[in-house]
Amino acid sequence: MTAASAPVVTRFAPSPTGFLHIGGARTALFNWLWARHTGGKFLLRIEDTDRARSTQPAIEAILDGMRWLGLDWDGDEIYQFARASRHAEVAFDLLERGHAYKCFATAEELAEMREQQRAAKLPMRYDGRWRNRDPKEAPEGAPFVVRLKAETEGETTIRDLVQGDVTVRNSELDDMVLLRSDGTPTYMLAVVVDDHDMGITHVIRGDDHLNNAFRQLGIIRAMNWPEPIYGHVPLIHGDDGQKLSKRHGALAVDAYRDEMGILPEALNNYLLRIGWGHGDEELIDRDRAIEIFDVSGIGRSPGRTDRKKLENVNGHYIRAADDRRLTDLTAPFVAQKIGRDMTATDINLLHRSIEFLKPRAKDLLELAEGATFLFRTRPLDMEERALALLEGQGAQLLAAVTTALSSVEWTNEALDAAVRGVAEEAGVGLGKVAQPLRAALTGRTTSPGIFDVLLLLGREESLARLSDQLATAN
RNA sequence: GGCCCCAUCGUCUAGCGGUCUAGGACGUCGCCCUUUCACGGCGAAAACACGGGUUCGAGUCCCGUUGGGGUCACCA
Repeated sequence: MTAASAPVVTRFAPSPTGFLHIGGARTALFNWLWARHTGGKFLLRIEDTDRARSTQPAIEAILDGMRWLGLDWDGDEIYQFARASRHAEVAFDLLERGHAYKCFATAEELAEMREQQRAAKLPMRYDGRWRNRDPKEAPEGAPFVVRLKAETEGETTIRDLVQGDVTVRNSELDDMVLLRSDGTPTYMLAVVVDDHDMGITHVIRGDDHLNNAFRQLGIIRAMNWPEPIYGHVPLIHGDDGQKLSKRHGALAVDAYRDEMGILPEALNNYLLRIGWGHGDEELIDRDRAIEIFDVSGIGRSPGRTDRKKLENVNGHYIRAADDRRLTDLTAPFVAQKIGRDMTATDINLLHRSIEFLKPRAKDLLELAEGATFLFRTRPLDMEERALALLEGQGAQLLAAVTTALSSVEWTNEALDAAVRGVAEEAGVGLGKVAQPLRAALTGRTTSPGIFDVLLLLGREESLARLSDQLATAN
């Protein structure tokens, strides 16, 4: 059976040397979508063969990020390091069958070789000095690496789902290391063996791996294994046009969640739309994405991150989100802002206010910020601009509206009638009354509709806040 | 530097030879709605990098130039 007709099996294979960043998340998303679209499987493999740089916190951050984004993988995640003996087995098999050889060149020797190549402006490649040499020429017990005896003639073409046909002359490729001198496998060997053993049919990854694909194909062919279908997707670049890296700031997926208040569905939608489009569709939820996603539709030029676009998309998903869920997600942010824990009563109030708050927020932090006035203790800290609204006529109108409100039933209709009545009597527009009222009630110049605020706060608290301001005004 | 990839509004993109006086979205700027801020609605400015071909006809195909990116480890 050829790979093309077999059920699709994709994988995401991050190395736990750092946190899950949005570039990786996007690659994972593409793999996940393709598997779900085709009804295949999506596997997760942790490439932890670099023992020095791999860390447990990084592994947890990756798993956590994947779960948050809802990119569920089939079966248990696979740890590459645990398979080292299998990798070595393949290396020795290659060695036995003459597709690989032992290289006794020392690190210093190779560094010197590269130095000379650089000086002579030659391409820097391993020169094959042990390729045809008898291992017996090496000093007794000398350490060695195992190198692939790569094809030197002809060329290799990759039929890439994203990049199209890409051809490279085999003379451009050198004999890469398969097994290090300490017997551990290199990445090149490990990916190929694992992808094969895991039955991966589609290797969808960043295009920084495109060049590797040619060399990996060398191993695959030497082993006579079926070739996977490749899809090398362009990386996301920062605003400077360069490959994303630490210095580009907020990149870790958990920062989007914890520090920016982004919803996972928003991040997914946003990430999907970088480098991929489907007509004029912009808001594409998970189900729709699974329905219409196609790897071959991914563009070949790198995209850039756009904070404003993300915020816009996030705003859409916040408005669409369930109030209960939003309440739970926002509560911690509110607690942080007001400097105390949220009580059950607070949570309840927050829940009731969400529907009025959410059209005004593009992220959870804004949502929380918009809610803080509900939980501040009296007397309120007043914003300068709010204070300004309480001067002169504002103070008079506030006094009038306070009087009117104190004798009225606390319902939307009655409140509305009372406030409008004050405006009418004073011969001013509703805004003239509503603004000082808002300022006194919230300490701010912006808030949800004034009647909603009155209702949310309740009669007692509202009146108390009003008299606080009347007192200071005098 | 060698090799590879890329090139439509500021950004993400639609466009797969004629329907393009190039469409959508974000952002920007107006206007409307309006008790503030948002939301929503309407409208505007804004792009086919350049030069050659091929063709009756090119944003769409080919070549080159320029620009950008990726990659060249006993890292992944």
